[in-house]
Amino acid sequence: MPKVVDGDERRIELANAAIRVIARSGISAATMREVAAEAGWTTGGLTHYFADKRELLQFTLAVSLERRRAERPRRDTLTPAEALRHALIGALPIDDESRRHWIVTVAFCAQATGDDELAAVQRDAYRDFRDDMTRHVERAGRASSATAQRVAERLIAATDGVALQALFDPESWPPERQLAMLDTALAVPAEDAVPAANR
Amino acid sequence: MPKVVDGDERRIELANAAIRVIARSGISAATMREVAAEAGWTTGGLTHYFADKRELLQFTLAVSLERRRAERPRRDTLTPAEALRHALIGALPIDDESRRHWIVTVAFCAQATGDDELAAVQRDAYRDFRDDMTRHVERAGRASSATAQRVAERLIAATDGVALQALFDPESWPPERQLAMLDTALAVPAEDAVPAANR
Amino acid sequence: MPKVVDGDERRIELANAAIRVIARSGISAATMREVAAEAGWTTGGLTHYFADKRELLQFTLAVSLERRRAERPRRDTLTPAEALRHALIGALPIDDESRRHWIVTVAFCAQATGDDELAAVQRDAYRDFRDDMTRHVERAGRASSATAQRVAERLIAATDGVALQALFDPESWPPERQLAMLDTALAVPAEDAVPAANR
Amino acid sequence: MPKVVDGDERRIELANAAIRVIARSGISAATMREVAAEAGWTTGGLTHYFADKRELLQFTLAVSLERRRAERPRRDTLTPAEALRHALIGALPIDDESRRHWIVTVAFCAQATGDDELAAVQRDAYRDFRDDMTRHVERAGRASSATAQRVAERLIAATDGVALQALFDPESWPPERQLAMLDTALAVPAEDAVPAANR
DNA sequence: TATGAATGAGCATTCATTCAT
DNA sequence: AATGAATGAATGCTCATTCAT
Repeated sequence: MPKVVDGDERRIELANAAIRVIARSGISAATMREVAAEAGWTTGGLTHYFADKRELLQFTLAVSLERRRAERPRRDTLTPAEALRHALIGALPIDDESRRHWIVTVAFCAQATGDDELAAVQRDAYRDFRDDMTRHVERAGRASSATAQRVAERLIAATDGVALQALFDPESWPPERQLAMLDTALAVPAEDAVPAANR
Repeated sequence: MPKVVDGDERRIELANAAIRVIARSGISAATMREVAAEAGWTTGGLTHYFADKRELLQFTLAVSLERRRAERPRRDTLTPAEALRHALIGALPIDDESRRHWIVTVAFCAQATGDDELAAVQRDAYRDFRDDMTRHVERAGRASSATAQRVAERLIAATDGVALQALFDPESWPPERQLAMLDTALAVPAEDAVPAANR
Repeated sequence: MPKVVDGDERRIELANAAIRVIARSGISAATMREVAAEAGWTTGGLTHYFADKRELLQFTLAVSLERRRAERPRRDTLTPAEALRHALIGALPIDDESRRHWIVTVAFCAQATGDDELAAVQRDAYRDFRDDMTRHVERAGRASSATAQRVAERLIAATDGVALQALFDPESWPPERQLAMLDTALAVPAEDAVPAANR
Repeated sequence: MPKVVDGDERRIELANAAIRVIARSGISAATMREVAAEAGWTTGGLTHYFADKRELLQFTLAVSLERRRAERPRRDTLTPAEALRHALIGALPIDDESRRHWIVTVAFCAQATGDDELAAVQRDAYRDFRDDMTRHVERAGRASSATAQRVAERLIAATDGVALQALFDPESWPPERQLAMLDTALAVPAEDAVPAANR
């Protein structure tokens, strides 16, 4: 009997190694050699789990995105308003884990230029995230179902915009400031409530 | 930031070729060969103007950033409110030029992971942009000098956040929607805004 | 030449898989993986029957040659002239089986360049074939024992020469043309042939 | 001014290196590294002249075939009968050069299994050779134009068949024996002259 | 100044082989 | 006996870089 290996587990293990390399040195440093070494493997070993580099990168992106999605159930026990805020906080680079996620996201966003398949995966993940946020907005009673998506998009924009600034200039954007900005965005009365004159 | 002086013209020409290549096929496709070919040159020719590839990329980033800065004087003839809005519009990927700028910006943001010098250039450019926006916010009377920077950051976040979503999902974000979101952000009254009558 | 004994059956099974792969895609495609897959095995399994790839190839050549030899007993019931003709026909690529044999033979002839052991096996097989043909020539009364080998070599040349042309240009050499050429070669009276009346 | 290099000359130089490697160690040994080393080059240098390995091999085959064709003009000054014999001698592995050509030919014949383009080139070269031989047969008055091709094919077969045996068993086939066999083949009266009863 | 030939390190990938199970 | 995971040395190829011209 050969050693029984859980293929998916190894794939995830390797994808995590790739994520660490990308977060540390950029996606151009994520060579097969480097990823294998990071995982404590030899190059040839990767081919058991990934046909080629593109497959490794694609799976790595999928793992990175899935890890974000996995946070969602944790919001089930929160109040709608708390859940909304928690979901937005998850999109801010306020700790190593979320910071790494953002670096990886930007890396793949850059990589997607000229790789339609990668771009499609990212677009779908964005839409899924947007729809989830829309749900939270609705549940929190911040907007009617008619305008919930627009409100969600506005909150995503406020959050992603802060995240991007924090990526460019981490020193200026300690976690507290990011959270403060998030709360400012949440403090803005829901669109539906804004007087018609101001729209 | 590079100054356009005699002799630098060739460097700018090459940097523009690099920008086109990056926007078209990603930064990994921006090889010396490809950039030289895009510019109608031979590889060897590059070495007269750039010591190595890093220098080419660094200069390319500088040119890309400078091109944005060059738009600022055009705002001098506008009213403060118009100037503010124009500055923010400039940060939205609503046409080929600004779209290309965003792709290049994200590409360099990814490249900056593991390249501190590149990261520093981007951070400084961000701060310069933020300060310029702060000035516009102040002039437009949207905030006191004490809170202007925070308001500027909020507007930048709203804009960059929309831009990022538009990059991930261009189909969902035609120019009109982006502009609508920008105007929504501008419609939100700043906490300590100067009364509308004074605007 | 391998003897088919119990336990060798697996080796022959694998060699036949190798023959199919070589005939289909060339000897460079005959990797351990590919041969194992063709036989419905796993790579590791090969090592129980072949120490390494060279051994597999060497055995494959032996099997290929042995399969030709195995046709000889079928000629025992024929008249000497028929047996001679049958032996020569066996060397023409006129059906899938013989065509495959030629492709494999040429593949190993190419492989033998730089592999003396392989070359020796092929040389011995050639000599064995030549001697068998010489016997047929003698029995058919086409030459005295003194000149039989030379006649056999001439007939082998005529046949192999047609076979090679048929390999280069199958369209120009349908089975009928090959057989016609063979019969032309057989129609040439040997210098010292026994009179036709005695055949 | 860069060093002016005759591209075709270099390509031929490299193809000759490839021919030497193939003749010495087989086509599987004709790696880019090995061919480059044989030519006294580095690997990267090959890419200036050949897009990839297939192009190198294809060009190498073309050079090998062309070298044979280049011998034809030398037959212009010979009598038709001498020219015919000379053309056939050219197809026998009686010296290092022609021996090398045969090894390379067989190598490419093996390589052509699974490479239709290579196979097509070889088929065309064969047809060209056959047509040239047909012309020689006609001029030598050995057959009417109606049967010349068949006679040429018979002579090619006799020659190639000897060549193949000489490749399998060089010791048994010194140049003298090969030439003797060729003359035996030429001694056979032309097909047109063979009595109808023997056909 | 400008060329493009030439270099050689590095890349993704393939492969024969080994070995714990 | 048989598996297939794992190895690491090739391989074809790309690339930044150098340099004679």
